[in-house]
Amino acid sequence: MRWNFVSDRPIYAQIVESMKLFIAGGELAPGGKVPPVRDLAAEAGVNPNTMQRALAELEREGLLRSNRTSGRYVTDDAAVVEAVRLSLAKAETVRFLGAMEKLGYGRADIARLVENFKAGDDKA
Amino acid sequence: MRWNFVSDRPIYAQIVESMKLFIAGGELAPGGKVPPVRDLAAEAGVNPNTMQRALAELEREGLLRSNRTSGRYVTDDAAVVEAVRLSLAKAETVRFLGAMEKLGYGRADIARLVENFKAGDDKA
Amino acid sequence: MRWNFVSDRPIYAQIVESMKLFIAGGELAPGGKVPPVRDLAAEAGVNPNTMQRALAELEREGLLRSNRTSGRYVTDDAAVVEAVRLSLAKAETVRFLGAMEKLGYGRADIARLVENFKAGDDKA
Amino acid sequence: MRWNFVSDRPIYAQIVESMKLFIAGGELAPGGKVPPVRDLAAEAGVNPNTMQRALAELEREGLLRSNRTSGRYVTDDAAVVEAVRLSLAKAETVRFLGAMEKLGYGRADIARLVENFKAGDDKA
DNA sequence: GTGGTCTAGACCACG
DNA sequence: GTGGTCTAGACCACG
Repeated sequence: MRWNFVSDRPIYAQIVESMKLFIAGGELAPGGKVPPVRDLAAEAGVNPNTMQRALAELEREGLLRSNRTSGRYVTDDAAVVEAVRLSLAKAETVRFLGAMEKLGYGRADIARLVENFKAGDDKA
Repeated sequence: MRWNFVSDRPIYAQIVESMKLFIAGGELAPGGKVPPVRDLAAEAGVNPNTMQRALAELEREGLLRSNRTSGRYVTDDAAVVEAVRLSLAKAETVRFLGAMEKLGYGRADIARLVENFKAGDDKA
Repeated sequence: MRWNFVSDRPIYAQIVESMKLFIAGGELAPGGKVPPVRDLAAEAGVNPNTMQRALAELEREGLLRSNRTSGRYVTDDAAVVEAVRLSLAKAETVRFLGAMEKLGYGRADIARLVENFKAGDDKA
Repeated sequence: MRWNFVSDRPIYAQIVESMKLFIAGGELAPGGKVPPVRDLAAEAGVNPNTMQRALAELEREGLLRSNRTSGRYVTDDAAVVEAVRLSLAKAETVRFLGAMEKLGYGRADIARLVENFKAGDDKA
């Protein structure tokens, strides 16, 4: 799991967003064990409390469960995971199309651009 | 100009972002006059100080100029505007493709999805 | 507002419960201003973060709103307040009757007991 | 014996409370044998250590006795059991009346409500 | 060891 | 001034 934070949004909110991508994308498998809070915090370079807050939010949303002593687990409800996947994909698409259209790109332009976007370009 | 703010990012940062889209997309024409701070603030529903701070940031980045006497103007340097346009488009595309790929969508899937995305879908 | 905490439940959870009673009972009027976090924390004798956490939870549940700079307010949606009032009353009644019946009291006994319970007894 | 635990209080404290209700309500008869710790733990779905801790607390309070050889027994001192029964009933009543009065219910309202509360209502 | 709570204290955005 | 975030560090329940 890779963590990249921007400075103008709360870190815990960015963690929530990233974790949703990890779960919806299957990088954290349904029913699978989530690393301990302290480990995740160290990996992400944040305070354990901050990580804890993000995970608590994900629990509230039903994406994680915690067993007080044995650790945290990804929900094993595939329908929930799939719903999140679709919802994230839709949100990303709406956002992207909205911005691109404001910038003067039409649907066909965008589709072409997307298809031809080189992996190497991903770094800027 | 439409303003939609989320609560988890500084408002001035969101204004900067929106204004860049307005300028790069031509909604604020190169060399054109920018409405007075007070008007923009009223329109966006924010404190004039907050709007002022955002405009100052845009000046620092060379997208706006201010004339002590006659107000603020969008830069008339078309190259600057175009550079911003391309940079925003690229940033949006990188972000979008990165997220979608994490969610399991391939390039072809995405291109198809983009082309067929109905305007009506934008609201859910 | 009086604050009495027991040691075997999280303080923030007890604050949430108390605040619900204050709001549902009208001690905090609908639409009314909530004292600043720091004041409430001092009054309750807890850390501001703990009070903040409780208030955030009440916001999530729609009982409070916060205006970043002007403070926090009780919801002015009377229906929400009334729903909470009824829900709390029902929960308390279910809990009470369940315990009393386990202790061997019948409905009529309980009703009599409730009606004759002296205010002075409230202190033990 | 039915066990229902909430997650925001220590389990051992909830066991102590439940056992008191069982004893005061006669579900565990005075002088009667208490099932082995392992059985109780299995029934309640908790770790034997946790159950053990709760039972030790009840011994300290004089509600249980243990015989090294023959196991644990409920106290056969009827006065002790009766005192607990009255104390629990009073505590529940004080709590209930306090909450209901905060919610705007008068004594007569409450008595009526208690008498007419249908068993079926217990589930919502 | 693991999740969870709490405090003390610093700092930020906005007005 | 007001809400909000974050860190460092301590302590607790349960296993």
